[in-house]
Amino acid sequence: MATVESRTRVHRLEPTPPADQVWSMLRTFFGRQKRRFLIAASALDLHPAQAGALMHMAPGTQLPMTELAQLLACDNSNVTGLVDRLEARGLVARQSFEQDRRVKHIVLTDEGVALRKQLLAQIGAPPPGLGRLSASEQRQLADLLGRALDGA
Amino acid sequence: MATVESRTRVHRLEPTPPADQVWSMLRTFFGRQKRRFLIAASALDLHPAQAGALMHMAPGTQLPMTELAQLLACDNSNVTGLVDRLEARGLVARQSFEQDRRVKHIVLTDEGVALRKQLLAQIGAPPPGLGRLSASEQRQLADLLGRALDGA
DNA sequence: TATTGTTATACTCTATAACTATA
DNA sequence: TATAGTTATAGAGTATAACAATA
Repeated sequence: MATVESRTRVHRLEPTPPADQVWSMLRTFFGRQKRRFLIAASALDLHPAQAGALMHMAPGTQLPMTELAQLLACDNSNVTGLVDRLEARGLVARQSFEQDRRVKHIVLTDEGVALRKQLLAQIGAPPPGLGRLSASEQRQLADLLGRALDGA
Repeated sequence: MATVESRTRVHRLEPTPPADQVWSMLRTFFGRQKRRFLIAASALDLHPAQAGALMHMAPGTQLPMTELAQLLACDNSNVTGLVDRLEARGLVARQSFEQDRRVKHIVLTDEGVALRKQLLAQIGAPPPGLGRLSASEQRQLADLLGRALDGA
C-alpha cells in the first residue's frame, strides 16, 4: 500500500498548469462515469463491488483470488464472500490450480460473460460528447492519451 | 489479458472507431484512478462511500441530503447513516433550512475541509504520464477534452 | 397528496485477526 | 517460514418498506 502511494508520487521541476487542467477534466469524466456505473450495476441487481469485480474478469482469463483482491484494493478475506455470492448466482466458478494447490482461479461462466456484456453495454459506450469531435480530432485525442498512459 | 479482450471484438466492419478507442483509454484512466481513490480513502480511515461523499461537498456549499443521495446514486435512507457517522467524527454538520423545514443542509466543518484537502492532495494530482507530454500537447489535450465535455 | 428525512430490517461489503493447507 | 484462501467478528454500506413532519 505505502509502496504504491510512494510510487505514484512525482516531483516535478516546474509546475505544469495544463496538466492540472487536463486532470481536472478527466476527473469530471470520472465522476460522471462513476454514477453511470452505479446506476448500471443497480439495474442488473449487482452490488457495486460485485460489478467492479466482474469488470476485472475478462472472459476466458483465470484470475487468482489474491490478484483480484489487489485489483479491488481490498483484503483477501473480502474476496471469499464476494466470490461466494457471485458463484451462488452462477456468474463465476472457482478452478483449482494444479501447479500450486493453494491457489484458486476465478473464471466467468457463460452466464457471467453474458451479464458482463450487459454491464459493458451500459458503461462501455463512449459518452455523447466524444462523438461531437471530428474523426481526426478523435484520433489526435487517442494519440495524446495513449502516450500519457504509456507506462504511467 | 488484452489479447482476450480484443478477441471479443474481431468482427468489425471498419477500423476501430476513434471514439471507442478514446473511451477505452479513458476507462483505463478511470480504473487506475479508482484504485488510487480507494487507497487514499483507506489511508485517511474513510470508507469509500464516505470519501465519495466528501468529494461531493465543496467547502462553503450547503448540500440538501436528497441531492447528496442523487449524487451518490443511492437511496435517501442511506444518507442518514452516512451523514450520522461523518457528523459523529466532526467532519460535517446538519443545518436546518428555514425556507423548507423538511430539508436539512449538509456542510463541511473546518475539520472536514481539512480532511477533504488531504484527500484531494492524494487523488487530485495528475498522474505522472501527463507530465511527459509537452506543454503544447497538454494544451491541445485540454482543448479536445473540454469540447468533448461541453454539455455532455 | 407529495416530498424530506428518519427508522427498521435484511443483506452485502470491509478490515482485522486467527486458522488450514499448501509451498 | 511464508503464502493462498477461509472463517469469525464487528462496523459500515445498500435497498426496501413504513413512518412522521412538512409542503
